[in-house]
Amino acid sequence: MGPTQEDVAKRARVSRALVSLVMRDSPNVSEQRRRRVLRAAEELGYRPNAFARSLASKRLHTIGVLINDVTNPYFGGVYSSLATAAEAAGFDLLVAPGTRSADKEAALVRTLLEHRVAGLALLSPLMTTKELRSLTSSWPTVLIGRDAALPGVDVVTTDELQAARLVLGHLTELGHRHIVHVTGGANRSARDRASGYRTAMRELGLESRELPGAFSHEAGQVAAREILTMAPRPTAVVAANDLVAVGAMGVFESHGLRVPDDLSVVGYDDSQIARLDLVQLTSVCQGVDHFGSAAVRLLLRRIDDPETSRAVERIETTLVVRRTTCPPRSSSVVA
Amino acid sequence: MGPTQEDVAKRARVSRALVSLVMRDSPNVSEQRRRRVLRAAEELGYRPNAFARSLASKRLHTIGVLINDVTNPYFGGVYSSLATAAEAAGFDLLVAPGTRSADKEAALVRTLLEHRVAGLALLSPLMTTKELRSLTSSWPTVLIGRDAALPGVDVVTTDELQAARLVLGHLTELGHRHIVHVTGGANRSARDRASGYRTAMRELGLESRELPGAFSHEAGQVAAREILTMAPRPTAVVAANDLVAVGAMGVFESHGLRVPDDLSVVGYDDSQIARLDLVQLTSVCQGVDHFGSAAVRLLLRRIDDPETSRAVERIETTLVVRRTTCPPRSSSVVA
DNA sequence: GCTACTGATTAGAGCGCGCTAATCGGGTAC
DNA sequence: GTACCCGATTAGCGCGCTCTAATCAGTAGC
Repeated sequence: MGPTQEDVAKRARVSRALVSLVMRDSPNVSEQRRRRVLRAAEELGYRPNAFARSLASKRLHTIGVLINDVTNPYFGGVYSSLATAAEAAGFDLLVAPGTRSADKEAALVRTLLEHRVAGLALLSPLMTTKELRSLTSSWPTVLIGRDAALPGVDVVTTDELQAARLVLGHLTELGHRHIVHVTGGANRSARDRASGYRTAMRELGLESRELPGAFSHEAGQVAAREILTMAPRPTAVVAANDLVAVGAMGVFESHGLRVPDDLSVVGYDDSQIARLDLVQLTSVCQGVDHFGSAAVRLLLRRIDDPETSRAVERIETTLVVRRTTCPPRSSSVVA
Repeated sequence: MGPTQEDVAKRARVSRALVSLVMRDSPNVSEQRRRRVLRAAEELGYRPNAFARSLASKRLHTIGVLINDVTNPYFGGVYSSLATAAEAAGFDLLVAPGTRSADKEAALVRTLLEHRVAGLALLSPLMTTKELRSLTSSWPTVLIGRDAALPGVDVVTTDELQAARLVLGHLTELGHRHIVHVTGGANRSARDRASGYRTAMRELGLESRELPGAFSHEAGQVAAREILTMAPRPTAVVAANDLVAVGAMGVFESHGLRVPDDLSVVGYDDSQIARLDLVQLTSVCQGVDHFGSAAVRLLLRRIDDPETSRAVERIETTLVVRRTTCPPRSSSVVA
């Protein structure tokens, strides 16, 4: 099983306790001893045992992360920023790979808890708020990409209303009035996004119209066919994410409609797909890079003081305008 | 820190040892006691402490996974299959988030080893073979998506030669003769892919031609511009992956060339992007689903017997023909 | 000389659990 | 009743480490 502090101590002819002090970078160790210990450790190829360490210290250096769907690059981005922030704070990450099924999530979180993670970061969990409450009631938890009114659970999420204002501001400025939203489904994140759309439309004095969907390419296709039957046809589509947007665009084009000339399309995520030369989708950039640092900050705060009041951090978005939006065809811009 | 077996034992009025037996599903526990213990555990909300458990048992249930680039959905797919297989075998995964930089990788692997993982699964590591050797020399390790001739290190990878034969077989059958390859760069995986292309071309009696690239959209664009200057212009392009393919396609189209009519394009990964309605890229599907089970199988074998001889498992690929390949324009199919 | 004090080192008690070996209790055989 | 056995239960050590408290050496002060 590899050498232990005991072995290192023996080789360096010092006590085991001293080895422990050196490993923990204690200041009160003479330079002479420190060097002797480090050399012995080096020679033996000693590696600290993270288990024994956390067992003894009870101060864990691991944050448990639940990812709802690993194959979704959006989560990859969030995770990546989380990893950077966690590393900077001296934490490891233990990841539970989600499978897009709500019931498995509970088991995954349980596994994380068995590893006595210092805190939980849950990326867009699908489980119900009730389950969430029972699982996280006694652990520092931060929700990412999903809101939930749970006491003691911090939240980092996109500012959906601000995002919607950004999108609709852009579209109305171009002259659009008839703008539909293809939703991401019945889950909480999707509902928040739809709600942002609805509010922003109302603020603009426009009538909102939603088509139920999902965060998938297929959902975009289905919704697009629906849109084609609408009369009068909307002049702009706000899709729940890029995948949906691109799915819809495919259908539009195969029906002889040109994007953006006949129909403007906006997505969310500013994903790789949106950036493709072939696509150049106007998309909402959710500032995913800020998610990680915000989440880690909130988590550390709560680990430090579990009783601190609930914080909700809404990350501002930006709109990346590309080539799928332009003024509507037969309509001049109305001031 | 939550209740321990001690607490459960006290509540159930039995010994701590019995609680331990119940938790490990020992057969020699009376049904009566078992129920009493389980009920007490339930009431207290007891969760086993994974650290203490592995400290005591020395049999770890965790596999360490190094992912080279989390934001790449290809790795998401591999990871996902790995997760499924690991779970089926009763293992947890501890993930180290790669950052596409070779020197950080070593530190990440070290972290994994500190967690005394039972084995390592490295997804397309970028580090040199030398580093790889020194890090993995004494731990069960499986390399995924990259080959390396290291004793005691198993490998699961795409069968690049078979894949190249598949692609080139398809293209030559359509009538193509002048087929170039945009590589993924100087890393090992890319070189293996290029090597497969070269060999398969030679087998077909064709002259190979490679353009240096990277696994990115931009690299595809750069290569495409290069291709446009070639005379005679190739009739087909085999890109290192889908991203490269799509990058190239964008440039082709913006130069008035139509895919596939003027130029056939094939990618690798059969990614979400390839499947988009707007893209419909013919692509090599690398059977990523099989990676995980193969890797876990090899790893368990080696954990069981570290001295077992090195195994290299090459996963067969399939070609998903979509709409970016067709017979070359001004050339009839030659028998 | 003795005490007081400072900084370096060590002894030793756990952390929560697994596991071996010892013990217990209640049949069965005679 | 005694001897024996076998399944059920428990005592207690050790995993590799952290951390408090104790010890040790060395210096200063008087």
